[in-house]
Amino acid sequence: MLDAYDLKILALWQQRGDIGPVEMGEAIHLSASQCSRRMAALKKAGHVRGFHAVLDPVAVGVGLMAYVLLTMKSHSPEAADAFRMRIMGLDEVMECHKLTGEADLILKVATRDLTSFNQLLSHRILAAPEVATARSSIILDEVKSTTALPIRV
Amino acid sequence: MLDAYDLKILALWQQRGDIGPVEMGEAIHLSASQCSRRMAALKKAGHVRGFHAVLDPVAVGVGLMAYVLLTMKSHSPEAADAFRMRIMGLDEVMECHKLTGEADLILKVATRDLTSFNQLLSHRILAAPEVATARSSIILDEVKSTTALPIRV
DNA sequence: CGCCATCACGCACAGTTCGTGCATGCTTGA
DNA sequence: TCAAGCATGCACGAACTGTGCGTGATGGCG
Repeated sequence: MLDAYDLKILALWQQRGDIGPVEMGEAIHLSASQCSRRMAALKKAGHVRGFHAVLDPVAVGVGLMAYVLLTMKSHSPEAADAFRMRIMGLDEVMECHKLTGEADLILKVATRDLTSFNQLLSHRILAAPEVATARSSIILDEVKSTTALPIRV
Repeated sequence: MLDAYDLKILALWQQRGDIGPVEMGEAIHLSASQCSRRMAALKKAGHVRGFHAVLDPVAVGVGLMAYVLLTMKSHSPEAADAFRMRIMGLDEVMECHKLTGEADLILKVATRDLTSFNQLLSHRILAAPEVATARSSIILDEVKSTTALPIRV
């Protein structure tokens, strides 16, 4: 069971994934050695999936991001697995979630430009035998973007 | 201009935001001191927006995530700014993007359960004077989820 | 009520990492 | 051909990290 210190560590780690036990200790008023133990335990318990650098898209040549809503031809587990494998092999697809409602899946994709977005959509996504329809929306502006889950501490 | 070493660092940092110069040097075949310099330079240049721990939602009491598509009553900059401020103050809203197409905005939200999702939707989002309509889809399954942008190295 | 066991804590310390000064080699331009 | 600039690795000092150990608090049991 996570106590108040654990939640504080996790909350701060979501914002600052790069701090170590010394700085964490200063922030939550615990010694560095105790923070080191708790941080290791939280990792070991699987409460942290991973630590990631979040980049400026422009820096790595990403000029367009979009959402793509898909409906699928079949809802069989085999078709789902086949599509999942396909998606896992496409670096341009950052996220893929199965949804309730009209669309079956929602993808979040990142490409260099409209040309490569069109190529991804036409030759990889719509070309997949599992896909019935695709409806895409280009991201015009990022109002908010965080990986931080709400934590009550 | 980013060279091959820089791109390798960024690519690995997206996967492993927690490694230091020693480990990075082993991975990309450069000395730890040179990696330290390059990593610091990449941060200073703003190519890295931040480092974040990505948590297991269950660990912090998040049991439901959903997308919410919004249409807005007005498209004035004032209304946009007002809504942006509102969204910034809601920890449950992880992402908010302005889109082309039928919907004006797409939100990605995280809540404890359906009850608190309903409360967020009814009392915070739909209650905002800027919002015309909202259409939500619960996430049933996460097929893929990464913050890593595609990088050609 | 007292005792014992367990757990969380901070201190001390050894090992490792990190960041920087310096020397060297390579490349480019004049 | 020479000089300047840049990238590199080595050496080293400072800081960090992780672990052993002792201590105190808490809870349960007799």
